[in-house]
Amino acid sequence: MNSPHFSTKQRILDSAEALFARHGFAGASLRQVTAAAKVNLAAVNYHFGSKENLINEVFRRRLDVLNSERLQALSAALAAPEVRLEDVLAAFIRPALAMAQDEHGGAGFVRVLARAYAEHNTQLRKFLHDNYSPTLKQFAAAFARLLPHLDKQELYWRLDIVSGALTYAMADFGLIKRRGTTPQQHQELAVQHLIKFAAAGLRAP
Amino acid sequence: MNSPHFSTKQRILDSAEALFARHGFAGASLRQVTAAAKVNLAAVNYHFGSKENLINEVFRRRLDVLNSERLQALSAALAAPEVRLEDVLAAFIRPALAMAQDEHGGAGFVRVLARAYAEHNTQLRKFLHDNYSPTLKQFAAAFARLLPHLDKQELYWRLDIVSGALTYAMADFGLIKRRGTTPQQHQELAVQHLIKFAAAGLRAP
DNA sequence: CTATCCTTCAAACGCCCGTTTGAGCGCGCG
DNA sequence: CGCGCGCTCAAACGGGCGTTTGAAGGATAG
Repeated sequence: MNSPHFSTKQRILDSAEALFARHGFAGASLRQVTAAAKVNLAAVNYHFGSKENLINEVFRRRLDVLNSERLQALSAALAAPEVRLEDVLAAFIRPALAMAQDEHGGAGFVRVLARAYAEHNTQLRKFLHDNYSPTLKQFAAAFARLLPHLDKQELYWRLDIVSGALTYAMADFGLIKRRGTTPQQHQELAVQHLIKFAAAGLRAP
Repeated sequence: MNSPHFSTKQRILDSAEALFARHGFAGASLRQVTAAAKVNLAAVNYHFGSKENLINEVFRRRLDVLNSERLQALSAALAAPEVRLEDVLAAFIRPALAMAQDEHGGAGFVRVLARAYAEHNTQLRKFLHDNYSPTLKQFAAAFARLLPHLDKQELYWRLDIVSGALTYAMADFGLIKRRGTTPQQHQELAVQHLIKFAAAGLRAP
């Protein structure tokens, strides 16, 4: 990571993501970030203007990718001859967990995301809402068609629960010990268990 | 809150909990904490020794209460003539959500808890594990008896998912808009939806 | 009343923070 | 060629940080 042939901006973003994940936005200093990125301290303010702006860029870089991967997977699921609930759930869950396990810092980003939720930072929440809401709406519409027995309120409650379990799994908060499994195997197990559990929960009368 | 007839220690704990929730452990300074608590700056180091120790005490104060409430509710559920899955789930879920909505700062504590999870602070995670694990084991045993079709691995995966959804609900991360409902009504709805969803997910083949 | 102990206080300690500055560098365009 | 521009650099700025100090307060026990 941070090998010298990457640009200064990218090295800063990578280091910032990792250090924000480990120590929080306030806990990770620009001096730590620039030292890890092997760039000059002033480079942050030169390229990003401020620490606050750097934080926003750390988010933006990842969220665009996640949204497009999810929507692409959703399209594929909806294009199948028979639309299965499990496939729509997979379109929602798998890209998120894949990013969480991604070798290039994705794991760190997810913790940054969880941390952003934990802070009640209004501006950041609005940013996240603005970026997630359209995607969530498309999924909600697909789920609504597959689960006609649920009214809108009921559906949103259940999708909220699914999001919660997913977020928790992404951040690897869980207590499950992964003995003798690779991270990839662990991720695939998490995907399968989440889909099975969520499908049953969503189908409940 | 922080009315002058409470002790200095208690006022510091209350203010620290609220400010840690809002700004993080690193983001909330002892000067902010002591100003909010209307005590002298040096009182923190006098009563708690260090900021690190103050953080630990913020946790300890709440976790003991939560654990005992959960175990008491579990005992009651297991003492009933017919042990129902939904009742055991309620014993796990309701005390947690009740604390999250508790008027005296509990909401803040839950965000502190979520934040502690987001940080991969090894020492803090160990502390939380040591304090939660015995309770979780008792619940796992109860669930195992009610769900004989699940092997141990499968059960732990599913309880992990339930914990995730519950944590998310506790921190009020959700996107559900609470129009025209009191926090108490919202909490009761969350409890009911979580129980229904989790029961279906746990019973899935 | 005095002595003791617990608590509070203002002030100061050295340290690290985010940001700014202005000089220096090197590449590519006119 | 040489000039300009994008970028990097070391250094410094004021300010907030966690912690320590030693004196002052105030209740209680002898």
